[in-house]
Amino acid sequence: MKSIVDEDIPTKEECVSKVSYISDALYVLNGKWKLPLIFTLRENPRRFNEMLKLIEGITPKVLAKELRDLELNEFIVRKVYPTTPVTVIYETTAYSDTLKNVLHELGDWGEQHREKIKQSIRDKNSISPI
Amino acid sequence: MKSIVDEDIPTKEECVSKVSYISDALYVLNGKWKLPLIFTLRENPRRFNEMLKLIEGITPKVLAKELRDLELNEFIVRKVYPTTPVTVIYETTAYSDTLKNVLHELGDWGEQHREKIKQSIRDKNSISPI
DNA sequence: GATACTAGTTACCTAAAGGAAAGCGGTATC
DNA sequence: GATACCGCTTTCCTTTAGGTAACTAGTATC
Repeated sequence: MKSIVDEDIPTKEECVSKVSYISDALYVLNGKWKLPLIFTLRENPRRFNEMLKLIEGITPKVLAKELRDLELNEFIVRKVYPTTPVTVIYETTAYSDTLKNVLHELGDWGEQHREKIKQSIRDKNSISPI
Repeated sequence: MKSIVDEDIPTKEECVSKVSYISDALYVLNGKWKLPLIFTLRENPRRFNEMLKLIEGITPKVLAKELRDLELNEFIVRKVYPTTPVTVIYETTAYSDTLKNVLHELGDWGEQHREKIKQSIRDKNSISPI
């Protein structure tokens, strides 16, 4: 009694579990900074003060907390080099590489979204009030 | 003086702008509920109380606020049918379809992440304290 | 008149996110 | 001794997210 079409339509249970996978992902990746930090460190391992300058708007307190969280969740490692003054380099783990596609899709979407917003601002302005 | 390798390495400016695209995306998609709601409504348009039951843990206040935000950002439309009692159906717009890949990648990642967490709990338990 | 269904709203509260500004311990340099 | 750099921490504060519980208006049914 099962048609071919039925096979392609996810069951209610499948949808609910897919939603919970998305929720699981959001639970560890939540907030304003985690994905931008992972993206940045995947490009290049960085020192603390280097990131403070590079990541627009982040403060030392917030950066320290986010890096701690990311280390706990095994997205990054903290490497201390006994130079003077001490050098601490943060770099991503192999587990961060599993986020490659997510980061890529999110970046692409953000780019086109910014274009859409810009366009809608232009549209608003062209309807000039008399 | 530019080598072939240089061409493949994104410039610092390119990275900074990609980071800001990701931040732009997070700005509209932030929080615990927006992506799960978009995913759910993309599967099937739903009524308010229907979603209250379907989306685990959401309360009417939070649901109403999230739906308002999503409507403002043109991810969903709110359709009112003059039945008795009134029926309000929320459905996604074509713009939500642009999130298809993001949702897919995030769902996949969340699924394997849950597996990883489960595994690490199993690993912890197998190191049994005497 | 009581109850139930619709789609929410209202008031109150807690916890977490996030920001501003200053400070700290260590070392090195002027 | 003063200043500077590094990698943070501390304190204080505001904002936002999110949750609890009760309640509302409109209509219909028992």
